[in-house]
Amino acid sequence: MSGPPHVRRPATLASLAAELGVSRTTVSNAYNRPDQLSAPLREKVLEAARRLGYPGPDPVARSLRTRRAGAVGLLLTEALSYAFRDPVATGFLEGLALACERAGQGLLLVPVSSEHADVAAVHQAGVDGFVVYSVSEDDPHFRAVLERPVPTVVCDQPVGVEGVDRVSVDDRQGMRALGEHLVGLGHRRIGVVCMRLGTVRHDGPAPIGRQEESTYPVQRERIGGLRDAFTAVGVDWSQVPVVERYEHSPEAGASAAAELLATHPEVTAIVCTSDVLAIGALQHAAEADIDVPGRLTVTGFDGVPEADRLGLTTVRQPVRRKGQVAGELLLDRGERNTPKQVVLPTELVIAATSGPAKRREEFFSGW
Amino acid sequence: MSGPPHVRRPATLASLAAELGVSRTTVSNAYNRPDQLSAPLREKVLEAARRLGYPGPDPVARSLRTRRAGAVGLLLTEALSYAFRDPVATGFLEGLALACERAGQGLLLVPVSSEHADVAAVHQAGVDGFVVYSVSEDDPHFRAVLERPVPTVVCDQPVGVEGVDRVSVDDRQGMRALGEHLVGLGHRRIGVVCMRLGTVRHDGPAPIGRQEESTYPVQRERIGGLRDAFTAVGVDWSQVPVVERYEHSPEAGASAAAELLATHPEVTAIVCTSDVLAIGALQHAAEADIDVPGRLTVTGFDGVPEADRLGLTTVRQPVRRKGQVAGELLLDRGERNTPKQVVLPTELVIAATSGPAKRREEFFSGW
DNA sequence: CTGAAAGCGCTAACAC
DNA sequence: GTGTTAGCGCTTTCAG
Repeated sequence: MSGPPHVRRPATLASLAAELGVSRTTVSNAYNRPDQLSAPLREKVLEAARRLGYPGPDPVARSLRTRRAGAVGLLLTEALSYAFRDPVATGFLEGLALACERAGQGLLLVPVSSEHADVAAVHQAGVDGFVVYSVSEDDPHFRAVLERPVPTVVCDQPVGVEGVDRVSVDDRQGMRALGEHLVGLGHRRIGVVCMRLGTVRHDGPAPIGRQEESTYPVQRERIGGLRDAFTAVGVDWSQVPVVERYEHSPEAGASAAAELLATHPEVTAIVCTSDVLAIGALQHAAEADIDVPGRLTVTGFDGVPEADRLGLTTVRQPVRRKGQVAGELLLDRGERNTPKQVVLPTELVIAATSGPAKRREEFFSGW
Repeated sequence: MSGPPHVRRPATLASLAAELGVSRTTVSNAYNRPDQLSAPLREKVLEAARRLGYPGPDPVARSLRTRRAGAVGLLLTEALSYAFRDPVATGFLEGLALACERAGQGLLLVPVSSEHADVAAVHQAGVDGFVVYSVSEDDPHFRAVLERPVPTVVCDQPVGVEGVDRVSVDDRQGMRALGEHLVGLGHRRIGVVCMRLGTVRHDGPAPIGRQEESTYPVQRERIGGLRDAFTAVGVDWSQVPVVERYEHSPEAGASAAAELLATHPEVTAIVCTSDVLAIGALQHAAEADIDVPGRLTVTGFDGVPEADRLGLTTVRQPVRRKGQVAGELLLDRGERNTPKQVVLPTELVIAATSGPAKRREEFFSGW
């Protein structure tokens, strides 16, 4: 939108007041405090407004005066094209939007292209608070958000920023439960497919050191939980192949699964750190004519709708609730000034893609 | 956070200027017109700002002054919970968000609960324009949008509102092409699963009159296109069963397919007016152990990613592009004052769920 | 390159 | 119930 934005503003509160021969307060009250003036007068004002094409008090001017924008800002650093394609992100958005809607607040998507460090957009946003969705700690946009004198709540990432609220799930515990399920089935030779472990592109095997040093807490914890479960039964984690993908898409999951099976044909289960990747792994299995779960077990994490439809064994996290809680944390804060941390529970969903590898149990009963 | 969250604004442009003993103009220029003052002075200002915790010019005050909000409002009437769950809507959003991002504009989701006719939110939105996504013509929120003195662009619906831009696809033509494909395969006894045809809840058969009078242009046109194709080969459309569902979800699609097959076991193809419904129909077929496409052909519309993965025969519409065009229409309008209509093309995608029913061809060759 | 002046359109005390 | 008085924090001619 170039040039003069609103070509001509038909009328202002002041001009309306002049036209009617009443004070500006009266007109303002007609809109904002109907109980402060007689019904007939109010009707007269509104009628005149209609007649003159006055669209009601200018929202920006009102915001300036009342010191509230009536909107919360959402900072998504990852390219938008990704955010809207990722079912976990859209679930989160849904919950957040719901919370905003209930509170009558708008939700402003702050335009940040991860390329230009165009922090200006953050400064430009007329909002009463920010929700930050899974952003890296040293992101300049995030920095800019912290500078703004408004409350902020973080989802998942970054962790440990002092003074801000945070909502997350217990990724480690969730994945540990899944790991225990696999252990129980008798799986010992497993492979892992995970997403981005560092900021620079890397596709391929991720040795144990890389896993531990990942700057992505969510991935780190999910892998860690799995490791907990398998280490507990004597599996040497350094021998467990982990394949990393920079992109987070079914295609990436499929190619990672293919890579994993090519280099480690002995694995009986592929554990993916997300459903999106697992969906790809399943697709690969179908194409390669590998029986799931007969020959191969495939699992995910998140519990997205499509995973449900496919009968994927996974760990469900309450994504929508996460968004809602984030919104509530921001909107319902009283005069609280101590930051709050909310950790939501996960739920193991055992469905159709995990099975076999029972030999281990026979082994056990032979003890 | 670097200090008490919602504490009063630490400093203002004026206080900073006073502190430094320069004029407000100078401080303002330091932020907005770096070329209007010496580099060292600018640095001095910025440094002082850092020191005093001045987060830069207040966005709302600036907006009031410059008469531009730096954001586009999005009106989605359907409950948000739906909008973010529907892959078509999220695709649209993705494109729109992308266009906004490129233009450095925010995207404000206007909080409208379809229940309360709480038009206030529309008046409250500090935006330079609105995008309206598939909303009914008499929606009060939409009315409110039109009252605002800012440009508006509509996607799909409502049609024929004078003075506003609109972007859509040729639904009729797309569906006709699909219909012709089915006709070519030899299908003559088909059934249709469609979504909401009216504003009041209705689940069940939709007779021909209801189809024609639907207030949802998209549904009307899609059914119409199919009708064109089948009428052309002599099928009596009044005999074609159409099952309507109020909800738009795979579950609804599954139940509609079940209903259709129960009442009309003779159909050889189920044409769904959206992929989401078709996904449900496929699921039903799988559960009922009906061979697709051996015994039954199932088709969709939209070309969403999951449909792709399932090998669904469908009509692809460029959803993302639609959103992008909507954004560009709003953002790139020069001094144009004649409304623009953009109709995007669709593409028939013949995949794995359409087939058999060839007998008809043999019949034909016997002519 | 800098400063003074003039509002953008509105709301909120507080008096009448 | 209604009007008067002050700004909210900033940008922007237009002189110096």
